[in-house]
Amino acid sequence: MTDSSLFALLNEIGIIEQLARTRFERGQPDGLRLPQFTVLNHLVRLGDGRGPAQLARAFQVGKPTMTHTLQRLEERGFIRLDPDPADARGKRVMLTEAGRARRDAAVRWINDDLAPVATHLGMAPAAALPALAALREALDQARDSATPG
Amino acid sequence: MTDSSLFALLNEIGIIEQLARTRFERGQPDGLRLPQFTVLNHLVRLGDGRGPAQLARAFQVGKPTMTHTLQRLEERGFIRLDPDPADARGKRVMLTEAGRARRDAAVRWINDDLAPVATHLGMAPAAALPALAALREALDQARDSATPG
DNA sequence: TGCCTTAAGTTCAATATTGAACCATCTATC
DNA sequence: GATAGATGGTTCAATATTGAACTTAAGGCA
Repeated sequence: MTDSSLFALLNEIGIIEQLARTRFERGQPDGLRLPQFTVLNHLVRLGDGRGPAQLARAFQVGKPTMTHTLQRLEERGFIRLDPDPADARGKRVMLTEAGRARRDAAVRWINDDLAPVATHLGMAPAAALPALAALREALDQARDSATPG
Repeated sequence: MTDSSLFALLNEIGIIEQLARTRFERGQPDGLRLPQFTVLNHLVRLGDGRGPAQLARAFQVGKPTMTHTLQRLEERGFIRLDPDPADARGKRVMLTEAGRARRDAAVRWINDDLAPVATHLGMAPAAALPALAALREALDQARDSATPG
């Protein structure tokens, strides 16, 4: 066996991610980057009030990277960083109205941009969604147990 | 409608890509990065002899980025950069035996590492593969036509 | 209380990626 | 042939990401 189908799948995923990322970033008029949008989207969908460290873990990203991304979002007025009343070390990432609006606009842009592709592909993406969700969950579970190189 | 299923799919893809990338890079004993592996894999699968600019286009990456990645691969002895006899400006990226061996080892590592996940998921990934290939192709076709922000 | 370990967040140095600018060479058209 | 425009590849400055180290504060336990 040369390639497992899982390897082939990850291959496709890597290419698609790269295509989608550059497409998204080139399309934003204000230079909103994909990590920034991803954080906004996360806050809208899962709620705000969590701290940077928790977000960093959720996105599998270093704490300094999250600090940086949050600074950019705060500069743009899309989030507030409130002190955590329960923990003097901690901060709470709060979505602002502008942040919610910017996220919604980005989602609209994505849907508009993808509309031709979506009609061309039909229901195939919806059919593939459960498999990918299962894969994502499995990889997420397996985070700690990696094969030694 | 808030999220199209295509948007949801890209969401999953982004998370999976991030998980798979860090998992791969943490697992390599010699610090081989994912872009370096991806280029090696490309050379094995599609053949060598192409130039850096062509590779940069294939990976949707800037020419300087490809120059950098190829420099790393050449330092490691995994590729050679020969002059293009047909074009004095050009170079030809040639895979070495060490490069092929390193790629094969990485593929083996991936398959080993993914084996538990693969058995857990069963045939679902294979079933999702055609849909992703179609999506990849559609995005690739649509590269030039982006929605204005 | 006092001490030790752990977690939150930032700073810092090193590396990666990008867009713009640049030189050398090829190609098309006159 | 000559010249204008396009292409291959690199250098450079700016920004992003990372791991290590550091500061501050919680939490556990004697």
